[in-house]
Amino acid sequence: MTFAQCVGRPRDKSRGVAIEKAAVELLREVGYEHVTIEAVAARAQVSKATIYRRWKNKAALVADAVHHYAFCKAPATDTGSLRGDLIEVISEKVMSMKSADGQLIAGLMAMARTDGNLADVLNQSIAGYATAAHSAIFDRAIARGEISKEAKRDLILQLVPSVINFRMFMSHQSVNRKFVENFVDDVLIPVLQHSSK
Amino acid sequence: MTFAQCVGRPRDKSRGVAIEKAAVELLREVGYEHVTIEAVAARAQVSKATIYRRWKNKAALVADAVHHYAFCKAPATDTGSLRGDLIEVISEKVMSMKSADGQLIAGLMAMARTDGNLADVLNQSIAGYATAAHSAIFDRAIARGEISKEAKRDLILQLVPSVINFRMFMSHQSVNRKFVENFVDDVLIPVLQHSSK
Amino acid sequence: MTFAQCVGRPRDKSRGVAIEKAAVELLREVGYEHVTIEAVAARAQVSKATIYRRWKNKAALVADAVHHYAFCKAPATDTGSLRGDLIEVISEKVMSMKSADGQLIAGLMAMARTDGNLADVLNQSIAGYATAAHSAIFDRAIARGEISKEAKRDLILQLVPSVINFRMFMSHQSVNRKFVENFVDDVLIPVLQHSSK
Amino acid sequence: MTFAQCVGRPRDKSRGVAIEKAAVELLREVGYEHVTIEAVAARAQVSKATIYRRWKNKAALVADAVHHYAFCKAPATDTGSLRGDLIEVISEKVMSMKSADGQLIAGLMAMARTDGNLADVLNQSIAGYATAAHSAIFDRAIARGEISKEAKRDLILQLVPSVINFRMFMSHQSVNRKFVENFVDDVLIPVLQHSSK
DNA sequence: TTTTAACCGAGACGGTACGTCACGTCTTGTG
DNA sequence: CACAAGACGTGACGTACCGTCTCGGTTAAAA
Repeated sequence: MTFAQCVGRPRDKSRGVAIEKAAVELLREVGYEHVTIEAVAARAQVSKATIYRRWKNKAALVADAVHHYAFCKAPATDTGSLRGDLIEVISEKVMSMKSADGQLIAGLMAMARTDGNLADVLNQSIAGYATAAHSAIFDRAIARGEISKEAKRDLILQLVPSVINFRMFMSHQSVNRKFVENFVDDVLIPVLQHSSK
Repeated sequence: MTFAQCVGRPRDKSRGVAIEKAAVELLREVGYEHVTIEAVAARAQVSKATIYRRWKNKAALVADAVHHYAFCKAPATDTGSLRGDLIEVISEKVMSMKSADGQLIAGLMAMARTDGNLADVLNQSIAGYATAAHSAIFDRAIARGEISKEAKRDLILQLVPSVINFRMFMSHQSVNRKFVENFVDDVLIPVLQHSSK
Repeated sequence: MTFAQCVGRPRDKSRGVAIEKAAVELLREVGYEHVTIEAVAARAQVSKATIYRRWKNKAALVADAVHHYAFCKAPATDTGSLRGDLIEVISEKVMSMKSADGQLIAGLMAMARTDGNLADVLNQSIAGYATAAHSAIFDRAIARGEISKEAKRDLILQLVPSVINFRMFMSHQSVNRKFVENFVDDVLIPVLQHSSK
Repeated sequence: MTFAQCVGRPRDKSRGVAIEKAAVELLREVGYEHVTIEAVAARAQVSKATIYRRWKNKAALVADAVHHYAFCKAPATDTGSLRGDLIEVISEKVMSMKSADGQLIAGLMAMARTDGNLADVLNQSIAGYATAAHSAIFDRAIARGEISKEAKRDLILQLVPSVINFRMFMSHQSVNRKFVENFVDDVLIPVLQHSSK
């Protein structure tokens, strides 16, 4: 990631921030493939040398930039049932991926395959978000007696992004309300109930 | 895909084959991003013009090249149980993805995000393979009475590549025997049984 | 110099000419050190790649450009005496070096030290010019009986540029009419007469 | 040359020496064009700022560095004749220029064209050396009666470096014993004798 | 048999972006 | 203040591919 540095003039923190900001903006606007170091430099009002002094190449820059880009979302509201809550939170996530950030996210996904670092960063980010978003849902479901404490929550945290991601970016099939409902009814609920026994 | 052509000297079929062969080889060796048309031309002993006469760009070429690259595998042998068969067929697939073709596949995955055409081709290829590979397994399971005819087979055909793909290429977590067994026990079997009622 | 080329699309001669023309113009305007390949490309309306396809680097380009840049000057008029003719032709040359081309020539001189190729080219150019310019003068001097046929002409052809060059560009002493006259009287004439015996 | 400085901590003299030493070494090793301030700083174990505090730029530094680099050579031994002495002293000079210092000297020559200051320094240095080297020779020649007191010594002091320099660095012709002998016989001796009358 | 239109190789061409280098200036902390 | 270290904006470098465009020569179907 960012290179080491000990003595001498310290790096201007603001440059790094400006660079990453510019990188994320461009990522959103034109997609990873069309992000240019020169464009990043121009937008951040920074010289190319300053970028290359800190990052080995474009991939490394974007990886870091994304790391500081938070995928924060508010947790879903209570719909009264596990089924409803799951449908709600998944639909919401799908919506956000279809939104303006779609291009950004698709670009990052593409990159993640090549760049292990970015993949890790991205994964942690996604996992963190998912855990937070689903945590309250499962707690409520346990309180309601829909599932037991033994239910394998983390299994769901893996299934959801896997399927959404594959369907959206790989098989390019539509991810509509109907699909989400079927996915919850036919996969998530059975899996949770099975591990609740 | 390949462009039209009317009168005059017909195209030399062998060129197209050589080009696609070279493209696939390079894809395997250096990954999609580092495949260059110039390298393909050089390896196929063909001029760049000949390539551009047939394909619009790199993506189109690779998409076609991959189309002719078969992901054929022999169906799994009978282990005596649905669980065993599933574990067997999934493990086998994981193995092949970890092998020399891993780089190739990763490249294609990356590409699929950008190139809708390739995504379709790839998806059909995967789906076709999966259907063929799992078909016999499900038939045997029904014969044994492990699942009913109503069991949602296609659900499994979506879950398997989704999870394998995400875990291998996105979250970069290991996909070992233990994981496959848990996946079958905690997800696939429950889903199949749930839809068998 | 220019690289070889056999089959394939032939190089567009006009490009080479335009490039060399632009190079010489810039050489004149800003001096060798400030000539930029990018500027040459822009002025010649040519891509950088086209320049680098033909020349290894800036030095090689300028060397060639200069080669095709003729230092042609009309021979001096007859003043009636060897002394007068020599003073005339040398003064004229000095004038031209002090003129707008001074920057160009100084730049080339500087370059010649580093670039053997350019030095040769430059030297031939200078020698050729000098030979042509002095030839008629010596013939007339022989006709007048001022020197014999045995007089070592080529000695003079070496002395003149050596001294002019050194004085102008190395010791930065003024090269005025008085100096030229003294040089002719105290060096050139004695040398010619000595070898005329 | 070196910038002014009034109050505060006095400059560390040793730095300046180390810098000039490093500059001269590099000049010798890689030639003027490839000397970089950064390399000088590194070799002198000094920061770039320290160099720029003392010199305006590379040219100024090298000019100063060279100033402190003495071109001292012992005067030639007595061969018994003006001709022999001249050949001897010129040959010796040529030898030294062909030696390891050739690169250094060529670099300086190149620089002199651009940098008037250096040219002056260099010229004085050369002139001083030449005067010293030739002084004894002329005195002996006068004592022998080969030339008169009126002989224009300074003319020779100009001719020698002019011709040597031009031939070595401009026309890249060999400067061997034969050439030196011819130069002395056909130019220097005639010029001296002519002015001795 | 002769056209004739497209094929084919080689590679030039105008571009765009790359990652590197050195410049000369500026900004730290330490003595 | 001097000094070492090194970040910074600038600007040119030479390289790599892109996708397009000539060339000269070939090849098979249509005239």
